Amino acid sequence: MAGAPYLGEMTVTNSKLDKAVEASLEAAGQRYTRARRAVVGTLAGADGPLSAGELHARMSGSVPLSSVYRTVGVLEEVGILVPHFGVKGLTRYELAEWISGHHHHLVCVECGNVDDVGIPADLEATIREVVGAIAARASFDPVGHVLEIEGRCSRCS
Amino acid sequence: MAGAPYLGEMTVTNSKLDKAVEASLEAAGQRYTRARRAVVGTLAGADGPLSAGELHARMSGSVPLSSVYRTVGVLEEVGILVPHFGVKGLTRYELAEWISGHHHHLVCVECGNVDDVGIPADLEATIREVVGAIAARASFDPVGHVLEIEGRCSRCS
DNA sequence: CCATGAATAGTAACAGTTCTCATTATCGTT
DNA sequence: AACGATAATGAGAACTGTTACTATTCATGG
Repeated sequence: MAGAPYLGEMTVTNSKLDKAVEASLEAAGQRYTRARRAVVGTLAGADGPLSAGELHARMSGSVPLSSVYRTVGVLEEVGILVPHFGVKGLTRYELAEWISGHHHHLVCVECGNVDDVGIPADLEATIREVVGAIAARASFDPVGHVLEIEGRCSRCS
Repeated sequence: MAGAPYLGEMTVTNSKLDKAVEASLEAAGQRYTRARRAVVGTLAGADGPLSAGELHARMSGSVPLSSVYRTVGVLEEVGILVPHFGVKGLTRYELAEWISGHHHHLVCVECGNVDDVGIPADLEATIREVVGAIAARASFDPVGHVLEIEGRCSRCS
């Protein structure tokens, strides 16, 4: 779980990840199969969102591409994965925040890579306040927020 | 310009929009043609980012789809448009912030619509502080930020 | 008004994603 | 443990948003 650094707010530990996922799938009448375990495990070991193609590659082709697509689809429906739409129409997935912990993204404008970053509770509280204030003005009922920081990563600057 | 409500920070007024765009194109040795005027005008009148297909439709097919793609491409290169990557691999474009003013997005999780929202300077300053603090911890050199508020819009709640 | 080069329109090619369906694996029952 | 019912998989075809190509049209400078 390289997910979010700086956190004490990790919601589900790695050893319990399987249990949590299995429970979610079971609640939806779905099975926790080999392909699904592989996808979840790969995402748990990643340090940012991955696309279907990237997942396929990281699993060295052990799960066919079409199955990866189907798998991320059901995992998303069940609430285990969350899609993240990136450059050039690439859809990347990552573990939902109730599993991986709430975090934000550092998007490198040079190399396009996306890294997760967890932030301290006080900064997070500030963001939540701002989001609430904005939403209230727009008669918008907020359920979440995404903060992406664009810039140059340490490798590119 | 339905772009960003609540702002006093509008950078370029509607009447001067053409001048600004023309100058940018000229500086890059590009012409401000009919198709390009149509795309800029349509985006200026929109209340959120539009995809190539949506632009094509809003201009009632007066500009062929392939031309829309080419046009948004050059307008992006010249710095007039900014891409916004959304659901299902759709790339939507909107006027760059130096033209439309800095703003954020209200993303409706029900209908998928994206609306622009401008925010007061004090809230914006708060966000910038938070972004700076996060980036500093991650040795990341920030050049911008995107805050998306997810929730239910007034029509869907 | 003509010549030169840019911009366009239409079509073909592409890549990521979704769909289809025959095959295989899984679970509950006997 | 074997069976039957049902879900999940694998391989490829099909679909959709996007890009590339090329002949034609348009705009600008001489």
